[in-house]
Parts: sequence; C-alpha cells; structure tokens
Amino acid sequence: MDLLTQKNIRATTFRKEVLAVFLEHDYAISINTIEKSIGKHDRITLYRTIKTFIEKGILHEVLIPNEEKKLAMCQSECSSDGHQHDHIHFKCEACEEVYCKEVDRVPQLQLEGFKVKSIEINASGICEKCG
Amino acid sequence: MDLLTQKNIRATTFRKEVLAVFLEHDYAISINTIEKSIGKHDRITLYRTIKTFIEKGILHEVLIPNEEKKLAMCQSECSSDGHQHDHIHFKCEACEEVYCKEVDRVPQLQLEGFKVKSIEINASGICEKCG
DNA sequence: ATTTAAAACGCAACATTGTTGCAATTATTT
DNA sequence: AAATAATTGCAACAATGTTGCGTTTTAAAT
Ligand SMILES: [Mn+2]
Ligand SMILES: [Mn+2]
Ligand SMILES: [Zn+2]
Ligand SMILES: [Zn+2]
Repeated sequence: MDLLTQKNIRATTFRKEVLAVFLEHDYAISINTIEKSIGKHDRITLYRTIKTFIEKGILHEVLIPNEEKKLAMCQSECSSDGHQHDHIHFKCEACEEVYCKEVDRVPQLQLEGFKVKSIEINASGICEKCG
Repeated sequence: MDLLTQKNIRATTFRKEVLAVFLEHDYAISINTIEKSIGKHDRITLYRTIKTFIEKGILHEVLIPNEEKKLAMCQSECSSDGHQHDHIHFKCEACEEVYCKEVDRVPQLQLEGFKVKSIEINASGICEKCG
C-alpha cells in the first residue's frame, strides 16, 4: 500500500511525483531541488503539498543556520498526531549534504530548573562517504 | 569599551540601537521584534546590520522548525574567525520563547563512520520561569 | 582643527520565498 | 453515473531578503 494512502491523503499524480524526488535522495533537499526535479510544476501547489506532507508526518523541515531551508522524509512513526524522530541531522563539510541519521540513543540533557521534553540535534563534520 | 569597537566595527547610532534591543531581552528575538522596538528604521540597513553582526560574532541565528527565524547574542568567544557556542537552544512550550542556555558540558555524540566536529542542540519543554 | 578616505546609511528597485481566494479539475463516495 | 469532497492551477498579494549607488557619517591623517 501506498505511503500517501497510508497517511490518509489522496495519492495524486503531483504528490507521487514530489514523493518520488525525496525517495531518490538519501539526504535533505531544498524546495529548489524539488522544483528542478519535477518537470512542469505549479509553485503554489508544491508549497501546499509540502505543508500537507509536514502535517501528515511524511516530511519534516531541516534547518541549519545560514543555509537554505531543507526538507526530508520522516520515519513511519510520524503522523498528524505529531512527529517523533529518533535521529539527528548531520551536515557534511565535504559533500555539503545534510543527512538524517538514525541513532540508537539520542543523547539526553539535564538542565537545572528546566523540564526537557524533547531534543533535536544538528551535528557537522565528515560523513561516512567522504570520510 | 564598547562591544562594537571590540569587534572592530564602527559604533554607529543605528548599530547601538539594534544592540540595545538584544540587551533588553534574555531570549532570541525575530527581525520583526527588532523593527518594532527601534523607532524609525530602514529595513535594508537593518538586514545589513544583522549580517555584519553575524559575521563579526555578535549575533547568531536561532532556527526552530515551523518558527520565524530568530536571532540572539553570542558569547564573547565568537568573532569573525568563527562562532563557538557552548550553549543549547531551549524553546519553552508555555511562554513560547527560545532561550540560549549555557551548559557545562554539551552532550557528545558518537556516529559509526562519521567524524563529528561540532554539535548543536535545540530542546523544548518548560522553562525555569514557567516551571 | 581641517582635510581625506573609508565605512555605513538610506533610497529605489528588484529577487526570492511563501500565502490566500476562487474557479476548474480530479478523486472518492453514494 | 451523479453527487460530494479534496486537490489543483491561476492571479494577486504579502513577507522576507538583496543589490547598486549617491549621500552622510565616522575615523584617520595632515
Ligand atoms: Mn531529519
Ligand atoms: Mn544561541
Ligand atoms: Zn559527505
Ligand atoms: Zn517559559
């Protein structure tokens, strides 16, 4: 069964094309990259598609300071009830791509006086392929 | 001695006003907030001021998914040679502000096959004041 | 103190990124 | 097959960020 149907949205041609672009990459991509990959396209529909995909737990934003906003696919746990990521974002200084990388245990954080509910990590360095 | 002079840029009226806005807040603020705080202002000059401040290690961007871009002051270690932050970003679900929070030890991260050079953490939960 | 040179400012014009309303189209349900 | 609901595509707009250039301000040199 189709991922789109699973997430309770209609599996239209446009959405399948957008999804296909994400499946072709193993790293986070920008809206620009998507636009270049899909042939004819309507910018507005693309923005709405992305918004829907984020709401439904198909995509999530990947924000790195001083970089273009990027998007990447979620794991199966995410849904309209919320996102749940056990992964970090890793920006490689060599290939310059940003990878979503699963980790067994996301490092925890203790902050005196603060109640920490969730944590999100962006690391940088040299990736597996470039190492 | 003035922070601006310390960082080797001219301490103009405009820059001092922008800096003052940051000193009034103990959390990250948006460009919109700055614009509302300084009386008359030129948007272009503000954008250039921010860019300069980031380059000189006075400000850094604070990016949280699905939120307006924010900015916050750096610690003294940052300079045009680079930023060096031993702090995390904490978004409070109650007051909705994002705080830069110093930590004694930033949690480390081991990734099989990856060389981790730096790490950046965004946490969320309930802050000290709201707890 | 005056002159000079560099840096910063302010304006106009533009580029990029993202949103809203609405009519036409497409997908699902009856 | 018809009715219904979701999605699309267009136009128009709003928000965010950039570039060029002449004027003003600042710091340095005389
Ligand atoms: Mn990710
Ligand atoms: Mn910070
Ligand atoms: Zn790499
Ligand atoms: Zn709070």
